Amino acid sequence: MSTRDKIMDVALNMFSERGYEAVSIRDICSEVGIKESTLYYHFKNKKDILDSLVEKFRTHIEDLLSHVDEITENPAQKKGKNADPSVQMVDSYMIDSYLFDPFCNLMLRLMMIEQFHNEEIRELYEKTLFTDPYEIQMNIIKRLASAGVMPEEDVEWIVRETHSYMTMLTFKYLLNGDLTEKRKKAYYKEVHDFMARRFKA
Amino acid sequence: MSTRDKIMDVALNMFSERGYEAVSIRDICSEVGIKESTLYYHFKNKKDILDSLVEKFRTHIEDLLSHVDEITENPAQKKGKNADPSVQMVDSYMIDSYLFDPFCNLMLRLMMIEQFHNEEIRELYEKTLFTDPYEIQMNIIKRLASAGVMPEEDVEWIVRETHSYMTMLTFKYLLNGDLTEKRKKAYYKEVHDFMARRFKA
Amino acid sequence: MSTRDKIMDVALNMFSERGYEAVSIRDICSEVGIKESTLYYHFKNKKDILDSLVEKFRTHIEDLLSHVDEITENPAQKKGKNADPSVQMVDSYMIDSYLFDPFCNLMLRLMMIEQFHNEEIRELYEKTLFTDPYEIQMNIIKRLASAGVMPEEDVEWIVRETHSYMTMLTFKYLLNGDLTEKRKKAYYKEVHDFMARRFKA
Amino acid sequence: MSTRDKIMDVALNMFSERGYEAVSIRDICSEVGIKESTLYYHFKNKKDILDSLVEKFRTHIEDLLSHVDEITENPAQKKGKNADPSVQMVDSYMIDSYLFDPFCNLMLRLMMIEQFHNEEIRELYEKTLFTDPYEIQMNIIKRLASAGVMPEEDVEWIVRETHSYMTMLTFKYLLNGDLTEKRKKAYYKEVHDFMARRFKA
DNA sequence: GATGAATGAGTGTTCATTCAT
DNA sequence: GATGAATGAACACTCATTCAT
Repeated sequence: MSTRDKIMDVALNMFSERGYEAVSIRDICSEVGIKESTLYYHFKNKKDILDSLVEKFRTHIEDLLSHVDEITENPAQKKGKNADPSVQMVDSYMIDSYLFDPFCNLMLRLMMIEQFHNEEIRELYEKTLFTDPYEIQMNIIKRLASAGVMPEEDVEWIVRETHSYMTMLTFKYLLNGDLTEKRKKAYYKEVHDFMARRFKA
Repeated sequence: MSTRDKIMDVALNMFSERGYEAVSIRDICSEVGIKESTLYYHFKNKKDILDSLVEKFRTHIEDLLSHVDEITENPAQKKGKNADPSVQMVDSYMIDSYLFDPFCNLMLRLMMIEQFHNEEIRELYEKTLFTDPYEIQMNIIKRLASAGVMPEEDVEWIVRETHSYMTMLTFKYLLNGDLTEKRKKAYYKEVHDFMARRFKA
Repeated sequence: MSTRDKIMDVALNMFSERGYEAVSIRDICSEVGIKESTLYYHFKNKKDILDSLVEKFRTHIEDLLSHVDEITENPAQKKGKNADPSVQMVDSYMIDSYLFDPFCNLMLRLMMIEQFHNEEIRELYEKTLFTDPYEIQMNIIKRLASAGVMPEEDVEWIVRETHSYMTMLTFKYLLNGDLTEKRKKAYYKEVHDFMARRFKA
Repeated sequence: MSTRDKIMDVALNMFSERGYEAVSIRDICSEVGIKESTLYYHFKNKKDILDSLVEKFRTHIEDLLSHVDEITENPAQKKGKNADPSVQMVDSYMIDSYLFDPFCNLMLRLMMIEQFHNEEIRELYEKTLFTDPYEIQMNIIKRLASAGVMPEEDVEWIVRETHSYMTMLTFKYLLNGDLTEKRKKAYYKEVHDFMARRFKA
């Protein structure tokens, strides 16, 4: 990993735990193993590290968002397991590549902390945790409905319920304390219980 | 308001926006209108301000929790409007005296920020936002069920759905950006839409 | 002397020798014998020290300028030595209380250094070394002329010659290297030689 | 222009405005358009830039000083306009090739700033602005006197007056703020007024 | 109850310089 | 000739805290 990448990695870990302001350049550098002056060769100032992280996250989620379409397109054509709405729903959350992904998870924590005094981050936070997921679910369920797998009239409330349940679980298990295997498993279990009840019954 | 109270008030406002570490004694004192040395007459050190806030919050919610029982006891005996399960549910959330209450709302924000590196606060955060509300709902709905207002077998999932919906709304509207009248209204609307659908239909 | 005054004193000595930018807060504090943080109790930042010096100088020269009038008023009424135009001219320069005065002399040096990149200081520098002295001489010589001690028609050129000579001497002896007794004496001698030739012959 | 020359040029411009210490290698390099490490290919260290500038200036004024003799030799043999003492005096100051010359003017400013804490520069400053010009005038006027254009007995005071007037004008117009066309013109006018009065009347 | 004055440790950042490429 | 990457020392300034008054 390049020095620049190492700095961003260490900075994100620290920022997401203690907040941007509470982490000092000295903290980052001593963890990375460089002198403070070296950091300023790679970043113009402390804010630039944060901005670079946000920028990287933006690019990253744009990538993910373009992938989610591939997953959820043409549900009717899919055979077997994938046709199962509950499986599609779970897949659409990209749990492993998004919520469990260390970079994304830490960015969510960082945004959770910083959103209260940084409007740019607040908007990204709202979009990432509320707006985008809701929209994605809406698309999927509409497709499932038009494919006849689901009754058309319930679409809105199904989306709302699913979205609220998944959101609550994210805050409860994935954005609360360290992201341990235990918490991941508890999250997974609750997701599957919910999906089983909601889409199979 | 006493100087001590003013300090706690100002500190909470600042801590909940920028985080404990990012706020300096200077910031607090210049806002309160006292010299830094004066603060140390009222508080042992910076940490003591935070601890006092947490302590005040603990006492405050214990108070609220004891009240909630009065609200939710003996639903069957109540007449008219209060017997409506949806009204009882909404009441039980103590929206005005808890989620909308400036002190409580700011404390929730502060805990949201600090929970990632302070286990004591994390536990209080989890209890306050996830464990306690779930339990309260469970009690209420069980009472409603045993009073025959609701079928016994659905109790668990009704609680889960309600709790997840209310939790999501709290994060989306009340712990996101400033607590404006606009956000409060949007929150209220969504709460009533949900209750209407869930308990009246 | 108060800590604040000591800081200003030391700062002026250093600024006037090495220039504002080249002097560090550390330099000043170690000479004064205080910690850097203490300096910031007395001054809001480094620039504030410079501004305070400039302000003090402004007040100081306004004081001096009001005194010069007393010296030069009503030359005709004065008897004996003071009626001698050359003595009046020399007096009017307030050599001991201005050019030789440590505070003023160091301020002139400081302004000489800083004028090239600080328009506020440049204006004060121009006023102090060129505009004001010229005007003062003009007033005195006009009074001497109207008192009949001097022919009216030569007034302008007498002022110009005197002013240019005195200015040159100031730069040559008083704003060049350390202000040693040797340089002061050389300056004095040249002043008196000039006055003797100009006003006695 | 070679990179080395560009560096010296930029450095002189910056040094003469803000002082040697206040200008950073970074400042110079970013203006020149090279990386800091590149500068060290051309100069041993920061001090070396200053030394090179001083050395270049020394060579330059030696050149000028040898030229001045050609201008002022054998005044009696010259015919027409050049025989006019006032014209010779003005010429001898080499206004365009020295005082108005960008390199020399900026070097004088730099020396004015640095002389207070650098004895080598102080000596050069004194020689350049006081000693040499006085000597040159003395030579010229002595020649004019021995050629019978001027009475022998006044020589010393004519030189002193001329030198002081020209010196004062230099500080007032050419070493004060930016060297604008306006200031150049004001300087020129005053020079000619003085010469007209001193040597033509 | 409150403050003026001080401090040691720490903040983010810039400095001139080096050296392998 | 020029650069990318690094560094130790210094920079101006802020931190939480103390203590005599």
